Amino acid sequence: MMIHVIELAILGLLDEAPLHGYEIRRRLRAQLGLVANISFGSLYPALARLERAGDVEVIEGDAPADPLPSTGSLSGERAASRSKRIVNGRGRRSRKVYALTDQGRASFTTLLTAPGGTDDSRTFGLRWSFARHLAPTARLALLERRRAQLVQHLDEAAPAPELDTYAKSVVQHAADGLVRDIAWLDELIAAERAALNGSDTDRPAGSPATENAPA
Amino acid sequence: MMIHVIELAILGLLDEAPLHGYEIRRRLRAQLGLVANISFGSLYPALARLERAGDVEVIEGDAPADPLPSTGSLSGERAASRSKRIVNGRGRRSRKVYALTDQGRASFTTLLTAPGGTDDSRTFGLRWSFARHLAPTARLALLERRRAQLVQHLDEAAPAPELDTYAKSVVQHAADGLVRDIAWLDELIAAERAALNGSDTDRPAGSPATENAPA
DNA sequence: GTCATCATGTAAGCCGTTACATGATTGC
DNA sequence: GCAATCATGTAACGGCTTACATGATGAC
Repeated sequence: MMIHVIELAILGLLDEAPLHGYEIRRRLRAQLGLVANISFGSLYPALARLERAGDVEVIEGDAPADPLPSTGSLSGERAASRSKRIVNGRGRRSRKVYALTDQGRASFTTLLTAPGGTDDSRTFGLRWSFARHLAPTARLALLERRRAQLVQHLDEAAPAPELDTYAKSVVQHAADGLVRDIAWLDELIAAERAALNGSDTDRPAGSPATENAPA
Repeated sequence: MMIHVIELAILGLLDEAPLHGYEIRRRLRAQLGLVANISFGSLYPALARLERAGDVEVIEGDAPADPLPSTGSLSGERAASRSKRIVNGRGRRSRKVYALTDQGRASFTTLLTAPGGTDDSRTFGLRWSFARHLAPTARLALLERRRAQLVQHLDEAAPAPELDTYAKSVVQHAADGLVRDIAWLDELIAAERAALNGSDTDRPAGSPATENAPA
């Protein structure tokens, strides 16, 4: 049930196309480098967890060196497997290509919407990156939840009593950052609301599921 | 040798006045709430570590049940210490007031200047909060080190290829944040340089250790 | 007499990292 | 043959949080 930012990222990427671990990391770094940056030590165990949980499955990966080579001619098999591999255009080491299962797609949506405990900036950033998978109302709910958090965070910061110049500058800068984040969220909220209203009058006819209310 | 953000914070606070654990946390939350926010589960073990290392010492706290009560009349001492406590105006539970040792003061300066591995935003924020304890050149070095890091971080972020609106907005916002942080550092650097130049002509005479070059 | 607050501490656990171990393939 | 890159995984540890255990004291 844990939130596991990593798993959210993995499911999100796999929702577009099946990928192997190495490539998942590559894309995360290339595309969301400023938002999410994970290491192999987290990635592979996470993939294993997701597979055990039934959220993803291995759909490809050219025979990973049979652990039980029946009887004889070990070196023969070895030689054969080494001579030619070329599986996916280029033959690297046997790679395990993972794909989302139907359950995984469901889990992803759940994770994305879920009230899931800690809603820190990393989690939010990742969630918002995948916001296109959410219903418009769910998007708005997410934004407003985050906004409320930041506002509270800002309120809790006392106006700094007797700090020296240096400490004050740090606190002030942090506060400015919060204000800026809130302003950003306000923009996003406005845009989402506009889109919602626009589609109310403008929309052709095809929106089957309007999802539940944003509280 | 570990960096231990917490220990830096503790040493920094104790450098101003001796305090007990509870109060250390209270001040950190009140003053640097946006920068540092630690829990008791981290604080007390950290204090214990620092005491073992000889960086801090207990200077007050009404007889915490002598581990070696010489010989007799144990219950007598106990009763005496329980009957009336009132130590610091208000008598709460026996509190252990910690103070920096000379070694602790040295450790603090080391931690503050040290190239110490991870220089994330939290560490930097805390260091800068205590920047008044640094020599002007060390302050400049700290700022420029941090700036270089942020610039590198920003460079590593590719201009985002084929992301959708939502993902792009997150990445862009993160990048904007970086740019803003760099601009902030630039202000601080300018201010420090101005102060340095000013004091070059203006300074009385008393700066014994000019520290090493900022490279 | 019991509740809130002040005060100190321990234990368990989470989430992530670095470092290590292994191995295939390509290019020099 | 050797290094670099691609690829997967394990082990150890680090830092921090939550939850728990304990206890004093003042206020109601």
